[in-house]
Amino acid sequence: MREVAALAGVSLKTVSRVVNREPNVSPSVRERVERAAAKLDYRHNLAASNLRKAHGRTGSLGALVQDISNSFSSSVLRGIENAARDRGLALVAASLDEDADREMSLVRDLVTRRVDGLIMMPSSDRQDYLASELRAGLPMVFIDRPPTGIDCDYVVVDNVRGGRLATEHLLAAGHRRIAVVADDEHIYTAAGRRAGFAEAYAARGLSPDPALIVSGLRNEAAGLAAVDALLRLADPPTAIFASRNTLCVAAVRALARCGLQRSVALVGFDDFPLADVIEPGLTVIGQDTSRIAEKVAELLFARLDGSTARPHHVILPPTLIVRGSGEIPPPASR
Amino acid sequence: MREVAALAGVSLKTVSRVVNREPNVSPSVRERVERAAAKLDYRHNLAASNLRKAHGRTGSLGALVQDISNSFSSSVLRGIENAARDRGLALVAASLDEDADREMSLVRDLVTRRVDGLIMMPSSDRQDYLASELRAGLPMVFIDRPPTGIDCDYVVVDNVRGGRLATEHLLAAGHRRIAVVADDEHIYTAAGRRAGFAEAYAARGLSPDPALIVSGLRNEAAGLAAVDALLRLADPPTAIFASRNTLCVAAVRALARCGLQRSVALVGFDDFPLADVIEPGLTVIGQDTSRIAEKVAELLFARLDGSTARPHHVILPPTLIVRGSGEIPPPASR
DNA sequence: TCCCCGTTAGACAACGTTGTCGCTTGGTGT
DNA sequence: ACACCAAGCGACAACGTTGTCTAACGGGGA
Repeated sequence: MREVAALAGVSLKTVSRVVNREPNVSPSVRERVERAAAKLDYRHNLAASNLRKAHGRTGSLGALVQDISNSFSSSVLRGIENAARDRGLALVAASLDEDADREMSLVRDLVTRRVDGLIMMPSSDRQDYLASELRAGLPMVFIDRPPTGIDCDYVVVDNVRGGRLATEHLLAAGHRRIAVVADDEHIYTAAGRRAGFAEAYAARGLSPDPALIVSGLRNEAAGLAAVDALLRLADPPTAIFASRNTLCVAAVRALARCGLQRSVALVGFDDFPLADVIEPGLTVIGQDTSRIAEKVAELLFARLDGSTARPHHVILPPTLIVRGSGEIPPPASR
Repeated sequence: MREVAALAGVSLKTVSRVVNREPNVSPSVRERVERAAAKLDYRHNLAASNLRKAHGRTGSLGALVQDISNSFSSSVLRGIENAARDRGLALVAASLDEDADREMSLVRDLVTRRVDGLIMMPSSDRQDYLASELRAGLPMVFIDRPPTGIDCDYVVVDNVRGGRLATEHLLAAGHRRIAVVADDEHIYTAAGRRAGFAEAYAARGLSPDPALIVSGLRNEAAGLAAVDALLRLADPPTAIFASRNTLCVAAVRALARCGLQRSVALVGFDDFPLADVIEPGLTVIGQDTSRIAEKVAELLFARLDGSTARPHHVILPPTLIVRGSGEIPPPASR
């Protein structure tokens, strides 16, 4: 900037005025400065600019999702990107992979980078460590799982209701031996979906067979093994509720491997691309990712605009998407 | 920092020393400073720090992909994230959506933010506008499509070979009426794949029916309509080569809608999750996204470390992944 | 006792900007 | 001819840090 000023024969401040399109610069000076800037390949430095003026605002948002390459994460991320773009905010994105340490170190890094707001699908059990940032006024919205240990905005889906919806759907079709394949029970979403499953049984005065409930499945491979084992039981399940997208894929694979994809009913949680083209089409409990992203952006932007209202807790309803796999009847009624 | 210094009864510089773990600070002073920092919720400001010391380095990378929510984009992005994390670099990510204006404005923004390096799947026809950044030493690696108008590092897949591979596979099975559904011909990848298609025909001394070649398909809906129309021809294709992942999905949907998924062969370009579980399994030309990301990171990091070697052009071989849909024979030979 | 030296800490300027204020210029009204 | 005013531009300090240089201190050797 100093060099541009020298070349244009003006002061630093005048270059700044031109760069920021401030008024009170004569057209001739403006043009001289612009020519000098072009000749010298001058590029405005946003970091320095923000340091001086925006009282520390950087025009960037931190977004911590479970896994950028997972379709749920990346859909939500994309929705947030769209909203952020309308506001001229850049997105610093990273994956957490259910790793609490990674969450803490990434948050620390983002805070140090002075992101204007934080969006996170948490991995850790408690987020007390964020209390000071919250007090300091860092806008913060949680997705998919509510915070524990602090109170801040969040947007989640009604997992209990989703689990109940899935289970009721299968019970209504006559299934009585419904298996559940789920992630670690200490994960909020997994616990909720499982609770919904139990509720649905209870509502009919029935009780599920505990032997058919498998949790602690951290990845697709574990899910595959679990479903395989279930299908080999002496009295195997007639239906499966897969409580997360990768586990649902695992179930699809396991069923196909045994040639049972048309005999055992399957309902998944989380919709994903191609769920409608596999055969039979996958019946799932869908989460509206674009609505989630929209809500998250709405809450975050309100905070950015200075809202100090008490935290909003948005709980979106999941929907049952019927496509075929969930409508396979139990053998007895065939 | 000033407040921390005051509370600890030391100078600014000493706080800086403690924060940066510099030597020559007595344990007692160190502890006093740390306590003061904790009490005041002090957070180091990376932007200011970098402004002063790193000669402008921000410890961040810009990554512009076609669409964060697309499986190809997000897989590559995830690979780059992993590599960036090992180096302590943050990733600023955004989607281009085949929009040249958006590309230019996002690049401008990233430059202004002083990212240390730029990774991009370009949308524009020419990237001359980046010449000055390149001269200025901004490390830059292109993915998926090589740059035009400038010469810099890039990592692409051999699209011609991929197109030929797909087509040869179908020709070898006896198909002679192979349709192509493709994106705009001016897109590098689309053109290459189409050229590979033509090459395969030529190698056998055959020539394709131009009526079966449809390009300019920008999205899934367009692909769906195109495949529908192809199937309704008086003399319809016996096989389809879908030259991009969303078009392949479109083809799958269109075929399923007509109940032809087991009669018309299909080979896609780009692998994606679930391609193996649909029926019949999708035969595709696969790109190794993690290898792409690895290579990109390798090239970019070499530049970050000061390499001024002339640009590397990495062309990775695609592979044919046989799963069933591409092995459906033409009606005549059945 | 004195001097030297290593350790520890502070003063000051600088990184690339912009907010504030003040100065010069030239035109307007009387 | 004079006061007055707005437009146009520059000097200076500040944003939150850190590199450089220097000063104070205390301990050990002669």
